[in-house]
Amino acid sequence: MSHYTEHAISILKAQGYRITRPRKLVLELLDTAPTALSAYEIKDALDAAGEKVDTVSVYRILECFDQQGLIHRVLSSGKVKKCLLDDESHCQRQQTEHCHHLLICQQCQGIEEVHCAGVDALVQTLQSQLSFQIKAHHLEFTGLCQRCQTEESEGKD
Amino acid sequence: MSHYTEHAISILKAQGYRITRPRKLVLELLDTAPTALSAYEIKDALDAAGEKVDTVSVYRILECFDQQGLIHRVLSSGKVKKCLLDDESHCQRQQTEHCHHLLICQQCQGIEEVHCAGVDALVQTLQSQLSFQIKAHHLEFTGLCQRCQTEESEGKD
DNA sequence: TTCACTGCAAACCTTTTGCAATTCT
DNA sequence: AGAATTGCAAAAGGTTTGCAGTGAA
Repeated sequence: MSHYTEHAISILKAQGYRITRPRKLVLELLDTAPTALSAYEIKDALDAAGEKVDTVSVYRILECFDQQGLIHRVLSSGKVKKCLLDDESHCQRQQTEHCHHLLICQQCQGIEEVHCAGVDALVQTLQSQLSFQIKAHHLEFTGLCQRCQTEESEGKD
Repeated sequence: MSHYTEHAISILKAQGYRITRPRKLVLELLDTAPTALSAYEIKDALDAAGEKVDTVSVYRILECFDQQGLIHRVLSSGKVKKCLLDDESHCQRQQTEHCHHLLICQQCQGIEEVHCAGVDALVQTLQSQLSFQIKAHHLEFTGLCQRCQTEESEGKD
């Protein structure tokens, strides 16, 4: 069992959630998914793997995972991706603000998570200039991942 | 007719679009709307004003406006808001990147647009550290607008 | 007059709700 | 055993598609 799945399970247990078969299946799928997935895509992927999980359950499971900070929700698509769980800082981040800086490849839909240091300073500066009280921010970059850049410059077919 | 509506119409005309009654109605509604609106909300608002416009048409109109950079799409809700049309820079912005920094009040759902200077520098710095090629970014802040802050500290009912 | 655009009907996809059956602990 | 969770059925909500009719240029 991967670190992600293992850690997610320990968080769920600590919060009093039950570790059910569908929850484990979704965790394992999210762990290996290279891109973000919608509830439907998760259902289909599990079906394809011969595992029957109802779509409604997927929705409810994702809601639970979201609340526990185990997944990201990509704003631009509504799909979800596993959140890199950083043992020490996970709980604090969850309380103040979830890590929300995503690189989304417009070609292959792959998603990388970045911890972009300057953002906090930027938010503070901006906050000092505004009467609006900032509580959270969401930052998403779209563009081309390394692989798709090289493919674009090579394969002109 | 407001500056926004006027300017939007001139852009549409320049692109060869027809200035129809439904398009004008949607423009005028967006111009005065204090918050972002969904296609359904636009339809309902027009109905309430005694103007019949089909929901399907609203969808198609918004798609057109979006392509022409006349509106913002709020990622976190999918709703749309008029984009401040800045005469000189509108065309360039549209080509490179649309202004996408929004302050969203979680209480009243009001939306303000900010031109947050530091972001461009931040993006450049980030770009220099990544192999990912950034083409656009979306930045949304959630929190409390000035009005809702004071209401929260006063009215404890 | 002509073609873009709208309105209507219907289909489609996504998400939510209620309740009985299941299954973790 | 007991409560949380799932699966099923059904409804509700949002968005898209095709086509005939309308109206802006």
